[in-house]
Amino acid sequence: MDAKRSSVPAKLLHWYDANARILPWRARPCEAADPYRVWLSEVMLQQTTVAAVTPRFREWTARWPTIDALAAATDAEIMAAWAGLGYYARARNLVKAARAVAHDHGGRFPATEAGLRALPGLGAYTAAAVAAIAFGERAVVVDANVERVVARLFAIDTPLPAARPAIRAAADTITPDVRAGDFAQAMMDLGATICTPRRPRCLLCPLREDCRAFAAGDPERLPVKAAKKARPQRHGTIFWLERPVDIPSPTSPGVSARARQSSHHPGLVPGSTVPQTRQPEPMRVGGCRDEPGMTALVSREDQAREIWLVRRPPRGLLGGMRALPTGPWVEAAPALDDAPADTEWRVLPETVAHGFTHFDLTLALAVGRGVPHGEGEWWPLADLEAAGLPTLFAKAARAVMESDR
DNA sequence: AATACGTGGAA
DNA sequence: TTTCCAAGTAT
Repeated sequence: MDAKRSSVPAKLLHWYDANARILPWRARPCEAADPYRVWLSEVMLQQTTVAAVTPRFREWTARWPTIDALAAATDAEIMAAWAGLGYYARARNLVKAARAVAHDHGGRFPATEAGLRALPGLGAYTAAAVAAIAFGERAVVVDANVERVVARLFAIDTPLPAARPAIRAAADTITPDVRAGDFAQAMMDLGATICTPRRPRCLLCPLREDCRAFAAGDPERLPVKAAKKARPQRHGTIFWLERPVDIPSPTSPGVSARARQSSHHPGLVPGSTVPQTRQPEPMRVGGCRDEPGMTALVSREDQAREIWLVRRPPRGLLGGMRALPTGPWVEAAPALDDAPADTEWRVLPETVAHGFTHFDLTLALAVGRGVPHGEGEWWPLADLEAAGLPTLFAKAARAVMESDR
């Protein structure tokens, strides 16, 4: 190891001492880190930006300040509190890990990388990060920031993900025995603020002289990534089922499509393939119009309204989350398959588009009143915010309420 | 090894 | 508008 390279951690830690970001989950200098907060922040930050996590972390720790408090919460509370953050397996694993720590480890997190790695939701990165940041263990912490910094520093131009072993080995060579947590966070701060994916600020970089990609003149080229696949388009139907209570209802008859399970319909593209009567006049209700938020769309007349919510299956897409009922999400045009009630469905002219990681979804909105079959719960429309719907369904709810006025 | 798994902000 | 990407994990 030449002298230049061995000085990388010292230079980086020196830079970090002057430039560390102030973040709510970070301990102050010379203050012990709280493993619960470190773990929670690391899980929230998986594939999620600091900007998105910051307010959610504050709310979460105000509500559940300790691992024991979190372990005592119900699944429904925790899943709802995670709503909007995405990658809901994180919340499902969070519950399991919290209860494992509370019940099997006496309320203390395992203090080693290997012990942490055994908890649900802690993979190679998170276990190393918590071990280093919360417990000071020397661990090789490699996230996307570190991958980028190291790929540039060592000019590793093998495409990801094949480059991972080489990157990890290189990261190992610069990881110090002391201040392991600071070093990990310094690498991530450097990646987030200086060694950025595009237009890296090399002139501000404390490692500029050590960086082979900078020397070669094109740091932005690294790391090389494999090409991405196109995302297929899928279609589906969201069912907005209201309880048949005594409130003024639209007089128009709506679309005479009767839903049956496993039946086949020609498709529901509004205004085209479904035999429709004239588009029904939207029901008009009061309420202020200057606020786009969901709550503002709920008028006094809406106070009595309730909609039917279900819970998604415990695994898979949006697994375990409260949701609006939907039919299957398929390549074909939407239909009324799997409707939650046998009633007349009025298909709105609006659709909801939503992009997932691996496919794009366009959803038709079917509105009806009736008696549901299957599991679910009636939820007061005025309190829909508290249901903790994933963004897709929050969008759909907003679209229905805006269409209805 | 490759794929499933969310979302919102920046360029 | 579209594309890229963010403190990844599980299978």
